Amino acid sequence: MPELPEVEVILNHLNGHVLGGTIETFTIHRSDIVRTGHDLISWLQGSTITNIVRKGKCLIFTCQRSNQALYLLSELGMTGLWFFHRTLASSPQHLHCRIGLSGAQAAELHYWNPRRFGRLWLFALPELEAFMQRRFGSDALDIGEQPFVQLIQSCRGRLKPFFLDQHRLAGIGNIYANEILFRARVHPQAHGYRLGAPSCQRLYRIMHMVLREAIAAGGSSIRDFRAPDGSQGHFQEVHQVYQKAGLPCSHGCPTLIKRMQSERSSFYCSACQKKR
DNA sequence: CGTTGAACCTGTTTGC
DNA sequence: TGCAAACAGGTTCAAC
Repeated sequence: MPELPEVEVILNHLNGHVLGGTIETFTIHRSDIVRTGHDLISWLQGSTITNIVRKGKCLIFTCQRSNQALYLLSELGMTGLWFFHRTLASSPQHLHCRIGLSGAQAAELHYWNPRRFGRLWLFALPELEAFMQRRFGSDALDIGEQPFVQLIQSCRGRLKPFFLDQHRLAGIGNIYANEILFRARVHPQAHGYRLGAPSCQRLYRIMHMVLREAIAAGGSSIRDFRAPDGSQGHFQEVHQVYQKAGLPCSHGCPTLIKRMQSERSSFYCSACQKKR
């Protein structure tokens, strides 16, 4: 679910409402929602959230107490969200964690996740760094044009799986991979190493444009994405291919958008998107 | 190395 | 109407 733009939208809300707050209580309603660091929960209570960052689709809270810090990492998976009030969640039985706060605009923060593909992790710095290094490549918004071009040209497989692989480029998921490839007019099964530098640069510019526009629109509320205050995103209103199978291609050609079952449902225009 | 499919979960939509 | 199958924003692992 939440891909880079949605997580960035969540981050913006958290920065305005929980940054600087002190964790008074940290309550887990389902113990398996915390993957590692159960023994750190008591330390966390009384610590202050001094920084929140996004890396790929993850959020990392720095929790500080005197001059020591621990890190709370949230993975949202397909259906995870953070809410400022429990009443904003559509199903109360899937509220798995509650953080009671003081000294911040929000008095509480709830982790909601029906399918539980995402988890929470509590780390000291070395474990956090090892985790990040093991799991993530460069963030899709941070990477520069030259490193991106090199990454694409070193990709021997198809571009769709490349964009979904967080180890190579972190943040893009199925919605944005489809939208970026369509707008760049590159076929999901095109091979990265066969693209010339101009195509790679175009892909880079379009990737950043799509991600920035999606963030500005509040993300894509396809199913149940909501920001922490319950507000919806609007980028789904300008999706051009995702879930548009059978509809005319929006580039103005007479072709209908196709859907390919493999590689997590690829939506594309067989006329506009070329394999090379 | 790249690709495919299954597994982990619950809820909603689709089709017979 | 009712039930079963298919499908959904993600990630990991095994097998080929």
